[in-house]
Amino acid sequence: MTHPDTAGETLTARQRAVLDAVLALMVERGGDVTMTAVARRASCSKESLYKWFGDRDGLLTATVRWQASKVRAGNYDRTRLDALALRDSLIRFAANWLAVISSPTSIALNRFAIGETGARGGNLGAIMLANGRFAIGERLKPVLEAGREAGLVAFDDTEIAFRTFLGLVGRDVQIRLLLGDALSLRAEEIERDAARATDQFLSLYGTGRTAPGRDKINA
Amino acid sequence: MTHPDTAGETLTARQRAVLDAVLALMVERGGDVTMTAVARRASCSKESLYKWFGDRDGLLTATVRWQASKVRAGNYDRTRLDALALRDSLIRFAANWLAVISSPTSIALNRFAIGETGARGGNLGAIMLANGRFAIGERLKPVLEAGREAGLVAFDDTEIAFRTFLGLVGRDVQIRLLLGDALSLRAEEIERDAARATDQFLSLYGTGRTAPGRDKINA
DNA sequence: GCAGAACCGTAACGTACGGTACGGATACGG
DNA sequence: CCGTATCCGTACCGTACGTTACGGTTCTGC
Repeated sequence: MTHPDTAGETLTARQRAVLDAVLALMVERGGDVTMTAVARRASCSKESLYKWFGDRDGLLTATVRWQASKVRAGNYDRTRLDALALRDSLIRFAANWLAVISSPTSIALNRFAIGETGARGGNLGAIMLANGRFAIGERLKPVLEAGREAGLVAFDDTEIAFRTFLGLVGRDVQIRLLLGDALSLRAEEIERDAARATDQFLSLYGTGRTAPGRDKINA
Repeated sequence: MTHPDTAGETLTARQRAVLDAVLALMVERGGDVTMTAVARRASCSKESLYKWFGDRDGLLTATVRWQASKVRAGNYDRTRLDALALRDSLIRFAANWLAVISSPTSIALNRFAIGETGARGGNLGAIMLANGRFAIGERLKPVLEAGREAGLVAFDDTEIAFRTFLGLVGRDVQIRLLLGDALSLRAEEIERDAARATDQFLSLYGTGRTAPGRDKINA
């Protein structure tokens, strides 16, 4: 039984602090998030947790929503779209996304949602998808389509082109991190991977002068 | 405390049947795998479970190893490597891998390993990585390198080329399935995606006549 | 046929945790 | 200063599950 409205955006500062405590516990102690531990960590009583969030499921759902509301980055503007601006937008998007999915918070939250999806028919996975994978699609696809209208890239299906870009950027990073691989992405590696993936994407879908030389897509 | 040796390959038929029961439970009931449920499903006593596998962790580890030992598919031969044979090997590899990662057993097992990686410092994730991601790397990379020696593809770093191929094939499929997205991959879609990803890869890394036309990489 | 081992089914135990109840403390309106 | 509301800390309850123990049954070697 989920609490009626608490998962939305009307959260007091105290409640937001509680959700941050849940996130911290997820990161440092894994899925071992018990109500007692949350109460102790947030210095609040269990009674308050139940009053504010209904039950454990409501607390976790609110936590996922809370984190999702914090990640919303700005849109990528589509004005002055020449080849360089498109490439820059794609690189910035890719670097930002790589930074997000390799952050400890994202890893812990995805692990939690996946484990809960397996254990019960929970909706945490759907929330993660809606605020992660699908939300970024709605933000990037307009950029791709603007690029197509400007004659810089060519594709029939925006969704397919977007998924190809996601694959080139993410590769096997996420699954390896989720399974505990010590794959450390430093800022400079993220920047390099973002540029490589973008140039590979433009090599596949770009028209004429947007496609980079072969040397830029290898390493 | 893990049992000394039971996780290896010296398993009786009875024990293998028990592990298959665990797999079946994981698939149909998610991570809700309790010792009582396993005992009932496998028609054995809990005492036997503890004698054979030590404790719950040993049982789960043995299950992961058991499934891994069943997935080993044949190698892709590197003889008679012309452009068509290389493309065919890559497509067959990609289709097989897509079929594996979208199978209910793989999804359930990865969910379980990821959840356990989050909850404790368990080694299930490492086992999955060693038998999944890294094992297929060791099987496909020789094919890529043979293609390079035959002058069909060009790259500096085999690992980077391999990861690019993985990204083009898998895209966001695995994370979406793990999070519960109802992304159904029928055999014909798998075949089409495998061909598309292979042609995209050859377009990026191929030399001369191996690179397909633009129309083959779009949709 | 028999002793002993292996095993099944089930009962029992201890613990961990979700959820609830309650006493005491603090803040606030009147 | 008093009544009320909110909240903290903690004790408590019921249940689920990992683990152990035990009686009864089947299998195996001699």
